[in-house]
Amino acid sequence: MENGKINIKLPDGSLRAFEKPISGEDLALDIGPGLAKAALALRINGEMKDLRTILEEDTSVEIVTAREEDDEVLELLRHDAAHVLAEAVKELYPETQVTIGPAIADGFYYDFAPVEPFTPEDLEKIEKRMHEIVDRDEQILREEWQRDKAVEFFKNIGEKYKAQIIADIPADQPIGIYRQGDFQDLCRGPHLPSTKKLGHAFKLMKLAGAYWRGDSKNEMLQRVYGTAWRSEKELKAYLNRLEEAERRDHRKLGKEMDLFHLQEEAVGMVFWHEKGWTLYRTLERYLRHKLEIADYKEVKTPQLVDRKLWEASGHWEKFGEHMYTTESEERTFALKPMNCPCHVQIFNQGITSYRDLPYRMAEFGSCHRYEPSGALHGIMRVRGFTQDDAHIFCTEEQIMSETEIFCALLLDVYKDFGFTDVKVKFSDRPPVRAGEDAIWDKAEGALREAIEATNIPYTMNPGEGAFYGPKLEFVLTDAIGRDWQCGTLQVDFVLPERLNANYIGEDGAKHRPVMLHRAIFGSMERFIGILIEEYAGRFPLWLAPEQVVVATITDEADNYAREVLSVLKANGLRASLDLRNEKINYKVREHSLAKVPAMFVVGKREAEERTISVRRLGEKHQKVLALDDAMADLLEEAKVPGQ
RNA sequence: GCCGCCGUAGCUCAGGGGUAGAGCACUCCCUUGGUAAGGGAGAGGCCGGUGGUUCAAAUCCACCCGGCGGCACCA
Repeated sequence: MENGKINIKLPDGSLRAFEKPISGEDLALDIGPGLAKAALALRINGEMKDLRTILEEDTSVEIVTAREEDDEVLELLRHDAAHVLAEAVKELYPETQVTIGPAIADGFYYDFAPVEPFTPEDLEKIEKRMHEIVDRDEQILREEWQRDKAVEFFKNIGEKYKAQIIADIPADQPIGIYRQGDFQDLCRGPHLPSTKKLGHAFKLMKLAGAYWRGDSKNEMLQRVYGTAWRSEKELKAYLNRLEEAERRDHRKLGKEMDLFHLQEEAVGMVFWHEKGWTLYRTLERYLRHKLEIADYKEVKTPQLVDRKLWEASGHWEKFGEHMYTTESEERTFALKPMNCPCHVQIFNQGITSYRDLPYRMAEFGSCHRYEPSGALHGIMRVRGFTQDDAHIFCTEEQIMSETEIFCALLLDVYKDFGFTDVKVKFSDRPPVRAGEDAIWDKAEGALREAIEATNIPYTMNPGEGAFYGPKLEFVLTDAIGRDWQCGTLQVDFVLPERLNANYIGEDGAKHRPVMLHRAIFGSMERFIGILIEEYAGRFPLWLAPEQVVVATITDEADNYAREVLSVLKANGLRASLDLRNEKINYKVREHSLAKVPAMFVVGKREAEERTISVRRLGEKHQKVLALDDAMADLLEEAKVPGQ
């Protein structure tokens, strides 16, 4: 390397030499004025940096522009949007304290401690000011401060929260401070070179409360959510996506399709209507069949159980506040919030030999939990629900193979509903837990080894395990992008100990079984909610509560229609008759809106020829088929997966 | 549970101190029409609940209940 020279390698492989040092800005300018104008940041050896970064050594550099599809660019824009938001708030409401403002999926937020809470009208004002700040084209400059100086500075300008955040950083670490206009914020960066580069493809979305440092013991801050994109077009597409998601909302569709309802007199409990219950039973029947094949034994346990059992299991101590109780015969009973202690009771009644293990005990267990009011959400998070629960009693040696068998079963089931990219999270020991650390080491080790053996990709979810053991969570996403834990597998060495479960081993001695708690749907209610949103109410034929409507064009076809209906029913299809004195247009519209997958339209012609005009949901045209053929097609399609 | 917003007919929503409104659905009548709304008439309300202010409250205020969006929680 020559003295005073620096070689920069560009993504196309070309090398450029400069007098050193050179800033990224000048590098971009040297390549071309167009690029310099579009430049947002640098990627030095693959790492995102400020555009103004001074290059001192030979390296490879990429100029990052908004044209890039990479998510990193979006993160950069969104992070800047958060800073512009904070600047706008400080200008409009100088007494407001700022805290943190990260980029998140689809947007960003910033948490403020305002003197007066913001109103929706304030949000409009703030957004308007943000656009002005962008137009001002303020330079965004990075400085490095010494920590104590930074703490002092933010204390002096009345930013207590900021000072606290900085005070928690080690003293010897330099503090990155970004300055734009009169606003400065602690930040690791990188950031855009100026506010103008943010562009105008952003929008403030909603106000919400959020606890300082995510702890409900702390004061509540006010969070402003926004979204930001590379272009107006992307922003519009996102807003359209949200509207589309709203149309899929299971609460809306549940009402429209007459599946279920919720009401004040039974908060968090579902009133299943005939159609919703038909769907429910279809799912239950499907899963029961799968479980039978997988050698599960189905049981049923009591709803009301003496608190003594919950005390013994440890649930009373941890969740007593969230259990519904009732008094009778001078005893306190709890509506069961889960099934495991009851299953151990059955185990203890006589499953005594190692020859019985693994023993897979299943129950569609109706459970009640007094969930915090703010947690309730449609039928996804309720107070009365049914788990497709099972407990596998096994030996330590069997954990691995049982985990593999279960994961295969779960993925097989999920595949039948089109869920192929399931998020898997590994949640390890929580801060408050039952059982010795040695047991946790064993349980976590066994589960980790088992999940590794399945080759299913997973992410760590530290500290989020159940109080009695680590768990795998199988997470599905609803229409709005919210994650819901559905399937789960939990390794438990604690409960068998507490409830004194034993079996006699090959050696003739007493041993403690391990319990694997597992569910595939998680809760019937939640899974149905997810399915409604996944299919936008247009269920595949095998799931649709109403599979076929036979609709007449004229009452001259009534008798034939009745005959068709009886054939459909005789073949086990869920069908109904529409003989109303309405035009066929009207009937087609109504049953289409009700999302009935198939309509058998019959008029005079069909009655004479013994045919069916088949109209499928979502299709403009219909097919005229012989009754037998129409029936055969439908029966083929209505087959339950795996049966 | 916490912060903010909301609650009017079965549903979707307008109104906003002085006799409660629309569309759809519902009931009845006419219409027998060939693939996404044929026409007419009728019925339907403790304006979430309780208290207060007022000559007068669906409307303003307070509290409660419920819903929505987040946060916290999720055995």
